[in-house]
Amino acid sequence: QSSVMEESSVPPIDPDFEPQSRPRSCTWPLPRPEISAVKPEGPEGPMAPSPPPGRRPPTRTSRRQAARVRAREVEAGVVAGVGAVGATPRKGSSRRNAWGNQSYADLISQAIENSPEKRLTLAQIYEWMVKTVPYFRDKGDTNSSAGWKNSIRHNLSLHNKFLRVHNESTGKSSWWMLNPEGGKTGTMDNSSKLLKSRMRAKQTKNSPNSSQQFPKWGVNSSSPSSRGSLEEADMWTSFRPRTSSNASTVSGRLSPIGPGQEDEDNLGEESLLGRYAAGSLAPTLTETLMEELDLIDGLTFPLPSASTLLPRGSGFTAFAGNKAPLPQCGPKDPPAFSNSIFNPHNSHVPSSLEALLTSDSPPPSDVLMTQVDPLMPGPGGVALMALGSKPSPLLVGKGLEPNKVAPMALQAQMHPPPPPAAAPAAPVAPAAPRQQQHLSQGPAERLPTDLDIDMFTENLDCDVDYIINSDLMDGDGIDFNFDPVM
DNA sequence: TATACTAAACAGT
DNA sequence: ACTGTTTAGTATA
Repeated sequence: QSSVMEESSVPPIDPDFEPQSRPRSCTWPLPRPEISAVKPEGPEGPMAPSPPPGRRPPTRTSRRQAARVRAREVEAGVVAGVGAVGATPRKGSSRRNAWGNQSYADLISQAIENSPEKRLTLAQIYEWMVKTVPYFRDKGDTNSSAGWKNSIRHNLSLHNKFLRVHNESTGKSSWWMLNPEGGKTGTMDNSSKLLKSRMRAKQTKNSPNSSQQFPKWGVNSSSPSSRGSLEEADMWTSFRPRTSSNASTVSGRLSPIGPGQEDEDNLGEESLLGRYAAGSLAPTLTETLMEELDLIDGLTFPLPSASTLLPRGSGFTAFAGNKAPLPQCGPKDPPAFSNSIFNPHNSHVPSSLEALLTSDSPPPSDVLMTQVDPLMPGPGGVALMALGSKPSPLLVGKGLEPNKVAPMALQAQMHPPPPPAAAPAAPVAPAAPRQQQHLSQGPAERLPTDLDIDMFTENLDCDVDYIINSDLMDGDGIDFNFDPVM
């Protein structure tokens, strides 16, 4: 049950609150003067459920229009004199909607912001509406709620500002969060839609199943609600690229949709979005990487959510506020993403990471950083090199706790050459019995992520050896600079 | 024209 | 039945 709401002990909303004017740093429960001055109009408010007989009645317009008119009338009558002051009276001084000037999106945002964890399930949002917004108070029952609930769902899906995060702990509906990036344009542009649908197509292909494939990325487990600090484990996200912002959009392919996604989409999007790194990899390698990418997709997300959950002040939000493409855009946006992380010019990153790492929500960071590596720019070879050397210092330098922070990839990197004994030639987990990904259960592709990376480095070793033994011996001035991390 | 509300078709759980 | 995603018609600023 939506315990979140109860615990939030957030006072009911001010029907007149004005989201638009709300400073980013402000917390939702804005001071609300007179709350119920707005008497919820009768059940037959603006949204009066007019007789909905047929499916798509010839003229639904008239109906709706009528309702809308009624709404305005009601508003005028009921609200007049009250909320007028509320906030940004759109135009006249009457409310735009029966409940005030807020749009559904505003209300939803407010609901989410108000929640302790900055995330709510659909049902919780409904609940919040009914509890908080006078107008909906008496519209909680199934009969009278169909309309506005439909609108809520519609808004959640439509706006970029809302992110859907898979919620495995409850096994129920997804979490809805606010897009740290703000959702810029608000609604999806064409490209976003395209990606989105593509992702959906993908999503339906492989059931996003698999519990705890991602060892908890504890989202600031201060949450009193549902997930204690224990169940966060099975949390993974499925982002939809609703951002329509430049890079984000493109990159925006957020939805990891769980393990074992097809690469098809990746490739497709790639061509669609334009080239990037992987394109230069050898076919086979590309495929492998692409699968990794899919996993990464799922892993990169936590960041944004973490940022959302972190105190506004924490440097982390810099990510959101900053132009830097959000992690959520992640996977599909390796270049940009990588840059935002490693680019020395991006002053936000270090502090952000620091903030993140020192916060309660570590997992995201490790995942983020390590997993991203393979996506590093450039030709496969270079990228691999990077994987083997560069990132490590960074990670280690940050004082990450292997056990806690880097369950997967990081570990793989920190214990590079798994004892031969432990790592047979076959794709068998090298050591720690970590949760393994159920990639596309395909016989050939069920490689655990970490293992993949292990193998990656192994392969790398081989290559190096080979190079040293052959090419290098030819003395052509090849310059290898490996960081002495190991 | 951009936003927003409403309705509804559909698909997946 | 509930969730989510889309499409479409309409209204309003």
